[in-house]
Amino acid sequence: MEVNIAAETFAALAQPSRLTVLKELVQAGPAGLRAGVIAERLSVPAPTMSFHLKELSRAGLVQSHREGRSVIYAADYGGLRELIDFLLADCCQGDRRLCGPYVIKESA
Amino acid sequence: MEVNIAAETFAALAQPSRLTVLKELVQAGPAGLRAGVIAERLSVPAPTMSFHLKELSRAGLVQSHREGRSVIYAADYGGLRELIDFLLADCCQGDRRLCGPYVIKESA
DNA sequence: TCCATAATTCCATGATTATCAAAATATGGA
DNA sequence: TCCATATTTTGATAATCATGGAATTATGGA
Repeated sequence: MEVNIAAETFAALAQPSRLTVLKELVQAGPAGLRAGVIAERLSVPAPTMSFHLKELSRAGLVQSHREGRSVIYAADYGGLRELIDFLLADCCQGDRRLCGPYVIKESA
Repeated sequence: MEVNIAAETFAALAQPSRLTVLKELVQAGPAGLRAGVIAERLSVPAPTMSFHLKELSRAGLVQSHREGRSVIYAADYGGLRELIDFLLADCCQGDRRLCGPYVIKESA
């Protein structure tokens, strides 16, 4: 992952509401959550939450699709994986102090 | 790691120069690099780099100490580890799609 | 003490981000 | 078509962040 892209992705996580949303969406699993439910859960006005969801979407951390009158948001596991890979591979270049407890399995 | 703290830490990584510095410091290892060398390597004016190094320091991602006329910056492996732990543990709640290839070893 | 080097702080400027009311858009039913 | 619901876009405002020249602080040597 290129540095500028990684920085943009980190920017998407640099806001408490967005970080909380991502956590909830990972917990919710592939079924995701409706936009309205997300805004209500975090007690954030709909337009504000819409702005944050758009940011997460731009960063490739969540995906969305319409279902009737609702829009369903779900975590984008691929995007999350790429970011974790960046931190582990690019930032921790085999240094045991940093990577020690983690092992990358041969076969995913 | 609490969400607000995590968001602040991600904010420190949400800037290309800072992300690049962190990479170089991890590569440089515990010996670290002099502030002047860092600024020169990235072709960034000293005051600007000083600002970025302060941000990384506030976030607990780098440490510094004076050595004669120079100030040496080095990666803070503990801070980096905490952030990776947050992503793996807090965000990936045992979901195999996300955590599959990574294993947390019993004994660190 | 005086000077050169190394780094930071100060400060002004421009750019980006976060917030949310009001308006607009999209969908499904009556 | 008309209405209610669900969400997004618009637009204005305030707050935060990034940049770098000039001034300041810290250190070591002459």
